[in-house]
Amino acid sequence: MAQKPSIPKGTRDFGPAEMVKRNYIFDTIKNVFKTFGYQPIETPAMENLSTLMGKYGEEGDKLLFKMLNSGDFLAKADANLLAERNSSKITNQISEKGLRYDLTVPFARFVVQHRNDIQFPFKRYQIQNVWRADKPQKGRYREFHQCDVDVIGSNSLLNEVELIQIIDKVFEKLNINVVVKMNNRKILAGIAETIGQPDKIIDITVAIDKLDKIGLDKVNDELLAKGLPQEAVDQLQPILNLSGTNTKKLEQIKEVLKDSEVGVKGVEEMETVFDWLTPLNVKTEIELDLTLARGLNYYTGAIFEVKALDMQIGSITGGGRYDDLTGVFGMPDVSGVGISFGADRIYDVMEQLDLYPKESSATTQLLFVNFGKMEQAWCLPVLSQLRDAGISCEIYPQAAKMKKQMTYANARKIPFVALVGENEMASGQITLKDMEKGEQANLTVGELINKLK
RNA sequence: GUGGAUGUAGUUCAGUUGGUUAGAACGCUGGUUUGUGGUACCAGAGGUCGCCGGUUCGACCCCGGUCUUCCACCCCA
Repeated sequence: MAQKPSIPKGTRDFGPAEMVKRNYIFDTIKNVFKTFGYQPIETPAMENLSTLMGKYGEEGDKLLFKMLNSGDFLAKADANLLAERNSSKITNQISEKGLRYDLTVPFARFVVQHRNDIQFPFKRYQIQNVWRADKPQKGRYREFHQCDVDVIGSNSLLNEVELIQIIDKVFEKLNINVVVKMNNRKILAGIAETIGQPDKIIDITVAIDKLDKIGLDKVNDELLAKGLPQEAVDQLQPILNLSGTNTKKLEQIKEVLKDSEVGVKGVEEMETVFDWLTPLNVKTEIELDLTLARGLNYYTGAIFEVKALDMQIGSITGGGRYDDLTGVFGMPDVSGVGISFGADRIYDVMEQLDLYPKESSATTQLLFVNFGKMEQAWCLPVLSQLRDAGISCEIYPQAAKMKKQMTYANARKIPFVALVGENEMASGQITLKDMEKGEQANLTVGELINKLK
């Protein structure tokens, strides 16, 4: 019995029409990366779980796709743990590999492993797919592509500025209206410190991250529920109510955080970034958003998030600075900063907003109708000549009915069809039909090449 | 992971208070036109009504489970 074919939840096939659009996105992003001097690398789809685990927080660990060990994996597992049926405890005994969750952690691993071959600061880009065992929704897939750019081995804030320029350039080219939201983990740490709750930084950031979604009252409720004392929540209020320009906000927050060393450092970093950015004529709106937190555990400085202005979807790009990601792999004190463009969400935005440039999705410019063996033999050398001239062309592989061949050309959106039968072979003049206009002309091979080139 | 919805031809959707042959449009195939597509006309193919089980004389319809897709939460690209 034939089974109905299907693919796993949250994964997708891409047909030719989709690939044309996806490649357009990848190429655009890649070209921008190159103009800023970044170099490509690739890493394996699977990593050792020890590389991946613990880097993304508790939530992240749960979302890792883990691969069963090869062979008789149960034989090596602890019998008592098996009897307990405790999945989380047994996991590391039966699985030691997993699919990568992002490109940043594998990159850190790559840097440590190849440190002797790398010229620092190392600017690399990496465009590959990643996997998350998330529950799929619109704009959320289990397999998706990230386009990462990172600089590692430099703590200059110029890198942050450069990343913003890259964001600006990419979305300008893709014609998507976006806002870049920025914050700094040091400011968040300073806030937690200032209100006397440095240990609660995670709870605080997670709660205030929801400010624009659930409102001030509910954020306060959540903070209290997480065990923050009322007075700490009260102290937080002026921070949550900040408004005005980025400069204004920074001035105010600087005053509030003046007793916190990290806090002041964070504010100064942001001031520098905005300062350097000012003369650069970046068109994208940059907004200091003190409620931006981002979950990934490894961020320590600036954090970025890019939202599309004309469509409701999660962030389409995100990233930040990580001061010690390589430290866990035995290479301390190497700071990096990077961002990741979410190609699949960018695709969704462009699809919904119909932002693709009007370019022909045809892969073939010219189709030769196949009239039979003789005509076919006559055409093949012509096809070779055309291809040498850089014209993409094909001949219908069998002498099917003319209608069928024309229908094929039409469906493939092939703009020109060449007809070569008895008359054409005798005269050496090929009948060329313009499929859009419906006009026909008789041309020599030379004329044909000139017309289509 | 929690909660809610969804699933009928290739596609978008009708439909049946549970009753025998399940419909439309578009698409597809063939013909009108064996050297001319996108228009028109004619004909035709295509569905075990997501899957498994239960209730029933009888289930596409009711019930349970399961999977898919979608929505909210969570988190994030």
